[in-house]
Amino acid sequence: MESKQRLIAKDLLAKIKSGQYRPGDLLPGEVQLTELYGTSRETVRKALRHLVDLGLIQKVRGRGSVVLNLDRYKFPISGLTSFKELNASQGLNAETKVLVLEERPSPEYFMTAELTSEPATFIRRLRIINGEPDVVDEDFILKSVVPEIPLGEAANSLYRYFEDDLGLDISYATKLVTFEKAPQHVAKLLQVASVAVVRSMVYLQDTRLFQLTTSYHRPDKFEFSDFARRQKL
Amino acid sequence: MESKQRLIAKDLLAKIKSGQYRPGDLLPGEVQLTELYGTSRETVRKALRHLVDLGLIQKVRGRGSVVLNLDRYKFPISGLTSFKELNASQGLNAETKVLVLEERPSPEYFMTAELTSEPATFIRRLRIINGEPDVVDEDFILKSVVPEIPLGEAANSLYRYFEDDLGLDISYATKLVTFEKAPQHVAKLLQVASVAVVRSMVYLQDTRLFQLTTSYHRPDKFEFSDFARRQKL
DNA sequence: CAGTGGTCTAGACCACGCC
DNA sequence: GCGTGGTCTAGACCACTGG
Repeated sequence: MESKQRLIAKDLLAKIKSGQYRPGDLLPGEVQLTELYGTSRETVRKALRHLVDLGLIQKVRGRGSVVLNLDRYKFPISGLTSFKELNASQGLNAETKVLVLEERPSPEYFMTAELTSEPATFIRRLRIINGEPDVVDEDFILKSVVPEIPLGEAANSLYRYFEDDLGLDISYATKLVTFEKAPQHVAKLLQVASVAVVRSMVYLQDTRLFQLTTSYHRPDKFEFSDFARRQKL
Repeated sequence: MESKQRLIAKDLLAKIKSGQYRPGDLLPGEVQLTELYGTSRETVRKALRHLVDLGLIQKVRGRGSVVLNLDRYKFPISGLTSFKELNASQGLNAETKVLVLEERPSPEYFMTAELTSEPATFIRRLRIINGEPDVVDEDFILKSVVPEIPLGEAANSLYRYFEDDLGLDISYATKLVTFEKAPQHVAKLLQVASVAVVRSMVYLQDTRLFQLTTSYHRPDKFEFSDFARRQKL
């Protein structure tokens, strides 16, 4: 069951993507959208709220909802998108090699105060883009959430597997970007001495931690983009 | 005039910060909050929405609103916070040196398609943390928005000046993090060959672009942290 | 001034988690 | 079953922008 607010948001998104509404344009007013979709105004507003969250529009009092520039973002808006999705949206010629897939307890160094090591599936993957090794991903998927991972899925998009096949509701993540000397095995794979490192902790909708990732990137190819709204309270 | 939803959000935020509600705890139910604050439920929900946006709570259907871990973030949640605010929240011993403050057109390389060079105030500042030069900030503040910047304010927090004194409504930004060879003058100031670079475009609530920043960081000290929610539509 | 978005209300029904 | 959050409604008044 899709909610009305989601349907409206999707429809507007499609119209923005198709160029029916272009950057700088104003969307129809909220009252007008109300008539267009046959819903109450609060429902329309919730739909628009989704687009605001996506960084697609900006609401201006007394003027309207302004469509923002899309093409600024080569990379995903706030990086919770998976590697496969990235390729699709960027049209890169990419390949994934699974180097390791085994049972291994999650590392201590990832853990904060109350978290301790837990049984997990460890996956090391090499991402090859346009024929060049660019990224090494090391994932720990907690067994308490996903007991088993088929090898075939690891070569594909893990997120697709988790969400579509297992019905997991991946909800939020914390990320930390740093620049470090490459560990030996990474240095060998990527042929560089230093790497950009992205460490993530990914959580489900019910607040369960389920994935710990360390992602090593060739620094000369690395880009991390972010869309941020100023939080005032 | 503070809206009810903002007051409620602030109050809950204070209670979370003070430890009255701790990570893992559930906030009172929405109906209960309704009675507590004497408002309708939708208003309570809007307040909670703000806390969700901040990454402070996670709502779980059938269970309640769970308070999330705060202390994961040494750096601000989604980096639209200014340097001075950072210090305050992290208790660092920091100092700012204004190296340059002059009129200078905004650079071309920052511009996308329809944007061209515009008159701006250029500010170069050196950030010294615990006695060590760590960051070089280069800002272009568009004159169309802020015609003049007092030298004294540049040494302070520009954001405080813009928001409190000028009443500007800073709303959102796009950021791009990369690792690069340091430009000569930066290499000299920070005494390193490579730097972490954060480029930002900052916009006002009415969608006017007003600030372009390039921020060079010592790579060994650099950390960029992000809280991201998975965007499903 | 008319039109825009921002806030708020007092209901209602539904979907889900937990006991 | 009960309590939770998710969705939705049909009004209302306010604050701001624009011409």
